[in-house]
Amino acid sequence: MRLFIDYVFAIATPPLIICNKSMTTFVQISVNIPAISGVFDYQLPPELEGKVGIGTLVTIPFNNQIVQGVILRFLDKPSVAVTKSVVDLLDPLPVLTPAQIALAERMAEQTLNPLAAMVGLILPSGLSQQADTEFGNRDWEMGVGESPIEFSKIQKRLLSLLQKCGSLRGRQIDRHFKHVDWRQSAQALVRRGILSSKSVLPAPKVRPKFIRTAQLAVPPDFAEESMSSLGKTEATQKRRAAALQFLMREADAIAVTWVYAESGCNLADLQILAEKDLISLRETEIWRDPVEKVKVEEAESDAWVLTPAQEEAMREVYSSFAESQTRPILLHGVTGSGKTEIYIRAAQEAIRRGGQALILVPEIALTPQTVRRLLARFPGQVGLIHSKLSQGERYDTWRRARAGSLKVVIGPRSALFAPLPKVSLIVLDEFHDGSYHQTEPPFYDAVKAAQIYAEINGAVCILGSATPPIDLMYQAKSALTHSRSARISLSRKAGEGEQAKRRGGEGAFALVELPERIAKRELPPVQVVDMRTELKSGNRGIFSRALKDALSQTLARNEQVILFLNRRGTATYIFCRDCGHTLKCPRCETPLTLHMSNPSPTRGGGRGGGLQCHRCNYTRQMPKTCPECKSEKIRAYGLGSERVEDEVNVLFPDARVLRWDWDTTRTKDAHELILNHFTAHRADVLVGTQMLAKGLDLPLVTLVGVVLADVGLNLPDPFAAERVFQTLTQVAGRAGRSERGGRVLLQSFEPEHYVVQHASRHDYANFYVHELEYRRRLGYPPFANLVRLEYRHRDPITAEEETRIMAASLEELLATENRKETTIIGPVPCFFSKVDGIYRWQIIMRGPKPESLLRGRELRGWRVEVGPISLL
DNA sequence: AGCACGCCGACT
DNA sequence: GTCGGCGTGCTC
Repeated sequence: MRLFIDYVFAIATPPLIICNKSMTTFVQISVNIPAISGVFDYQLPPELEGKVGIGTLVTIPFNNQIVQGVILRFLDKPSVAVTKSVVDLLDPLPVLTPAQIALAERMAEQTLNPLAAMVGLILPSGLSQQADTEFGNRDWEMGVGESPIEFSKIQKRLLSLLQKCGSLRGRQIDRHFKHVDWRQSAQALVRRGILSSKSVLPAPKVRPKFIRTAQLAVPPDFAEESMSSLGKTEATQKRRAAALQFLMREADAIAVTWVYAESGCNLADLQILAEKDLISLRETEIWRDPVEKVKVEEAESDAWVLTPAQEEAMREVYSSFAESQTRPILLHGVTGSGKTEIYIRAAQEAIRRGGQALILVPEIALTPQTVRRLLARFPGQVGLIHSKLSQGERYDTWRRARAGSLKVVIGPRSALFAPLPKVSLIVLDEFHDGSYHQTEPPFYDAVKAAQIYAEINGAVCILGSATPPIDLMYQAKSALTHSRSARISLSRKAGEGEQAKRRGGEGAFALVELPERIAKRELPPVQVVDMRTELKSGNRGIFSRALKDALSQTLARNEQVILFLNRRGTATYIFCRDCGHTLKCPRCETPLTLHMSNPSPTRGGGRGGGLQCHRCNYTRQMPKTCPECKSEKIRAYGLGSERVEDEVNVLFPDARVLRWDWDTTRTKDAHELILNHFTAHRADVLVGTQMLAKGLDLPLVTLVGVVLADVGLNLPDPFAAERVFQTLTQVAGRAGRSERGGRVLLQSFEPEHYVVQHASRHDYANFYVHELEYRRRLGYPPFANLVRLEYRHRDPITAEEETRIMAASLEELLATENRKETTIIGPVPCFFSKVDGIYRWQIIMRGPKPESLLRGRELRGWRVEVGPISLL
């Protein structure tokens, strides 16, 4: 019956056909629901005609809900016969620039993410809101217990929650139901008429901030005349006179809170004065500016003398500005070679040309010196973005960028999306850093995105690092060897050149080297300590005798020490304490990992001590003796920074030790606190992990000890060696940054390993050669491109099965398309195969263009990462 | 993401 | 014979 009525209704009211003779305007909209791929066409109601443009944020009906959307373009003709109408405008100004829309589109294409997800990345949080469902109790009379109908556990919890709190939005209920799928239970209750549900769209959380100001509105002598007749009682007269006198002394509009504080008056008094037209009260918009809180040091002189290498770099930068379409500049400069000065001068040039500069840094580098230097050189023109900003500060920084009142924006990878009207320069400092990759969906790489964005804007792009990623260096070097012919072909056959560029700019880099430190400072000498001989001579501690000696000498001289440990989660690997041999998979050269309980249900789990290859699923038992030297001292190894801290405390009870890692920096401002503490020399030893390797300038540090250089080297990941080399090189660069000089001790169980060897000589060039050869041999980037597909499921069998099905279907597709160059690696359990009770399986696709196989394919439930930086 | 439609197993 | 599981597909 119900169905029949609906049917009749549908017939009786046919869809409204919009006749187009009144020139209805149609727009293409990206719907602000991250999972939605594709775009949708709407019509513009007459009242919004002329008020909306490209990039404006609107509300639209979508299905049976109201959601946000961004207008991408105007259309002559919608792609569907029936269009719904835009509801409202949320911000009179565009929230996306045309360049940002182009960026979102190209990123969506490149990363295989939905366009809406990319737009969601660019929209400022706070302004961007997703639709939600609000649930309410329909039947207040009936208690949960006395209900005649059976309820499930979840439903009972849900009902009592709603009874207690009234109506709640889905997002709020989520907080009460951690890891519980309550939505289906709620839906069932809605169907039974027990709960009500309606779709709601929260209003933007952020608003411009206004403060009330007061200003004298008459000449001071006139105010003086009126002074006597301001109030009836003596007290009011006195307050109002004081307020007026204060305002007579101040020429500009003053925040009323100041007037209150100075005169003891209140808003009512000021309103009386305003009524008498003696003063004017106004609402003034203010910017919440995080930069105000940063203490800026004395501005350095612009007249720094550049080294010849820096001069050469600047010549490349200037000539890039002169060209209309430029190649990104790969700035390879050792630590302390003065890269920041290049960034600053490039930014000055960008500003001189009427544009703005985006300067991206790894998050951690936002605390100290680099930022202060930039703030000092561009006073009042810098916008700062970091994770500790309040939503209001973030929003205001975003709006100042949009208004063009900021010339330089500094921040982490997300700062790339600051809506600057004319981006002329994009700098990525330490661009090898992993923080430029977003490692959760939507996956994207800010290094890649920056290149695309620079191309869109015709901006100069500088990628700076002491340890550039192998694949980009390879592209830059091949561009160097082919640059002559490339330029000729570019000018002769512009069409083809353009196509080559579009494909991702292969080889299109300008390489600039800064091989020496400024001020003639040498890179610190690095001593490699063989920990195997330490063990043989009976030292089972974590510090070698050499490091202990160096520590006590340095502490005796009242200088500072950094102890670094590249500890990564479950960084266990199997190696022999006698010969240093590491157990590796016979099929793919990746190190084996110890698993107490094997997560794979198809393998014989249970008997503890199984070794597994996370690449090909090869398994074997833990051997009793070393296969290489038959020693019995073959062990799994793991070590944490807490141990290091304890050990220092035991050995040097008088030394003041600080630990800096993710555990000790949970709280707000912890980074800054610990750093300030250390730079003020209120601690002698700083023990820390990765973050020590990021661009810090600690002049009093004369000794850097790497407790175990091998950690992370033996992870089952083709990028492991590169990551360790980068980290070791960066850490070594922390020593000897002042006239006091410095030294580095590198403890290792594999001192002959090429990573340890090259890092100990600060030898990027030979590491590059070696690593490139390794990549060539095993077919990893830059000689192939990768896509990582991950499937997660609570049930281990489902996770495995789903992954097998996908792998099989991809194999089949490869066979039918006869793509012999592309291979599928897996399915295998991920390195972290079970996290939070969820099982993870993955497939790696490897080939010239593996992502093309997935384009347009339904990937529901899959986490797809194009160009992963780690296969763990 | 929601939500509807649609096709197979456990109940009145 | 129906209720309800969640697989598949659509939203301008």
